[in-house]
Amino acid sequence: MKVTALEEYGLRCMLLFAGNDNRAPLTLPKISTAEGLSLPYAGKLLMILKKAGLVRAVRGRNGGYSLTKPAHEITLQEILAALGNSLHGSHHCDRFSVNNEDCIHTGNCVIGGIWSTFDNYIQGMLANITLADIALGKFGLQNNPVTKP
Amino acid sequence: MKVTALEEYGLRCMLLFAGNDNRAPLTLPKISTAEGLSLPYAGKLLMILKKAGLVRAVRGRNGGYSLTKPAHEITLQEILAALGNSLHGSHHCDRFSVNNEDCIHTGNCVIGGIWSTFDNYIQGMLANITLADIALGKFGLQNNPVTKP
DNA sequence: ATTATACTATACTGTTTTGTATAGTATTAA
DNA sequence: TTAATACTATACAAAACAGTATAGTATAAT
Repeated sequence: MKVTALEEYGLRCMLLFAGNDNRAPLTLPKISTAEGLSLPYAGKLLMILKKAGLVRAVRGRNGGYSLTKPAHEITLQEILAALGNSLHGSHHCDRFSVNNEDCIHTGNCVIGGIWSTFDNYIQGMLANITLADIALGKFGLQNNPVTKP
Repeated sequence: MKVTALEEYGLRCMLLFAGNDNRAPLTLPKISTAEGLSLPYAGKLLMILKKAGLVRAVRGRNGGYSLTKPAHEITLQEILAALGNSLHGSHHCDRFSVNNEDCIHTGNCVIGGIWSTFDNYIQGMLANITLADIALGKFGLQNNPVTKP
């Protein structure tokens, strides 16, 4: 299981905004130096976040990027969904068919069940953590709630 | 967030064993046709599982692979740990330093906190699901146990 | 109007991941 | 002992991902 680069750096950029609430928009040069990213790469990230509706861009002098809603209304789920695919989606069987047209496990696939359960579990957690929570370090977890029916 | 190919196909192979408890060892040709994998690729997967101690190999005629312990004693956590890295480990900061020597967020990195919490959360879930559970579809989850201290 | 500043788009390169090809080595039934 | 069967190892090719380079377009202060 891997965190992709877009998810990592995209989340870092979002956190930059969380610490910048209600101030002047952040420019691409500022973002790129703050996060150690090249300017075009920062541009690519912010473009993704913009297309997802998490960020708004103002062009020209005195322009820059800012959040479209307050940090405490943005969930980690929204952010990660914008930056990459979920662990188990409709594309899953296409990815893992080893160059065949169809996955070999048509019909009752037990693998799909476990990933899907796993993914729901994770999404539930992500939906309950906001960008503001992360910026303030205000999140935690209880013990393993796995049940065996 | 992505499931890697090794994780997906490796888990599929392990499930093949779970449905084969106490019978003759599974040969590489059988595994490769059952899962639609090329023979050398199946070999690579089983080699990884063998090095992790999850599977034992017997060479020569009548040989093949079998589990080193019963399916109900093997957790999903062990299996995925053998097949890939965890979501947040010691290598995390190295991966995301954008070709610089050090990550730009030295010291109090709030990103590390969220991934680490997230990873612990996931590991806890994985440790409570066994290969036998998966094979029988016997697993589930409760509602989101996120706390905000 | 001009110019500096800022966002936008596309093409390109290197690295990692995926998966294959090929050539071995070991064991056992006959 | 021979041959069939099975595991093991290394090198290679293709695709996806990560990150850079370059060339624009838009806005507003002067």
